[in-house]
Amino acid sequence: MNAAVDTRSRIIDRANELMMQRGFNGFSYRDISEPLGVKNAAIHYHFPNKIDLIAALIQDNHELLKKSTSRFMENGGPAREQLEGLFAFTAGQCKAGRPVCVGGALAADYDQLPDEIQGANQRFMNESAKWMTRVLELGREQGEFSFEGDPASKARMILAAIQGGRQLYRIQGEAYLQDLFAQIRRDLGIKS
Amino acid sequence: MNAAVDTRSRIIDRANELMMQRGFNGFSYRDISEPLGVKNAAIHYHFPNKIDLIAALIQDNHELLKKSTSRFMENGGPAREQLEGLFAFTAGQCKAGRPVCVGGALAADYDQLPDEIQGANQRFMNESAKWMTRVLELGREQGEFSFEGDPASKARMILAAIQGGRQLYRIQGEAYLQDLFAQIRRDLGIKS
DNA sequence: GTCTATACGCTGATAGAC
DNA sequence: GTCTATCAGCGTATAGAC
Repeated sequence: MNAAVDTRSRIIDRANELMMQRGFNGFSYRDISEPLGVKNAAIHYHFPNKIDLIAALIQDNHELLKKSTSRFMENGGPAREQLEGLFAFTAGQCKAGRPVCVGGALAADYDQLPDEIQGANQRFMNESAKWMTRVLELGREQGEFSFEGDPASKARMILAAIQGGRQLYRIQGEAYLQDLFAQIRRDLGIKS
Repeated sequence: MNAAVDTRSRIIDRANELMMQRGFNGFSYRDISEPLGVKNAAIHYHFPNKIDLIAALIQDNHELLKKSTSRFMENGGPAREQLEGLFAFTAGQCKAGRPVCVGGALAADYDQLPDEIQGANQRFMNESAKWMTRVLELGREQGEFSFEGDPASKARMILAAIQGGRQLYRIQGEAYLQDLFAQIRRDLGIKS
């Protein structure tokens, strides 16, 4: 069973990477099985079809997000630190060859996907927005951030920019991303 | 020859639509030929392979952008009006079933594409950024906009947000997009 | 310019042995 | 759990008739 669990998670990892690099239609079972040294059938054993694989992958991402934000949600650390954490995470993902996030990678194929996946994706987005909103509220209360308008609205704006930034990273490169982060800081009244 | 020109441009139009909806790997020749009432071979006649088709499509987009911004570049109309024009254009594209722009649609497949296409795409992006920067500079000079930092940096931020917004439109819907525009206005010190 | 006919690799998927 | 063997279907692309 140990070997199986390992294979399963390695499949998800590789699929995750491919998904973010190329999108739903941009990779095949071969792209997963070959580098892992297993056969296509092994993938089908763990995930009957491609949709199942993607669903598991989203679930995985969702849990990662939950885990990495729960500490803050509970303890309420410094907002600035949280924001920088998101920037670092994003830059790290890009450099690791994951220039788009799950939502972005799925966006192009969104209406071809079954309802369950659309729903999971939506929940993922909503939770991200909720988290970001909370960070902004806290930052404002603590006097770390200053900005115009509703925190929720501002949160969506920042997430959209990061979403776009991740996409443009591949075309424009690392400097573009850092410049984007700098501008977000400036828009939040952070002196750097 | 008239019929040919017509078929050619109809192919580009349809391909453009599909490209933005589903990305490079998300559509096939059949998706183009069938609704147009022609055969796959007709497409191959006008564009020897898929890359040629995409190249033509980017060229087309590039020229559309040039045409729609040149008036402003020359005459220098009100910046606010230009910004609203971009918002309206974006919303219109989304509603017409084109939730992502060429660059975004290509982003997922970017490093699989030949250099010529990567280059064309890059030029497209750069020209957009140049235009947006010009709008912001003018708006600031005219006292219509107020914001922190370098206009070029702010321009990239706004374009990234719109890029992300177009992508998220499909998941979040029209209201999300309008909310994003409102926040951009707010960040530019526009009272509405 | 557009068609018919055809090639052929790759894709996701299944059945059954081990 | 993972393998081998095999499948039908779709994908892009080409050749040659009209």
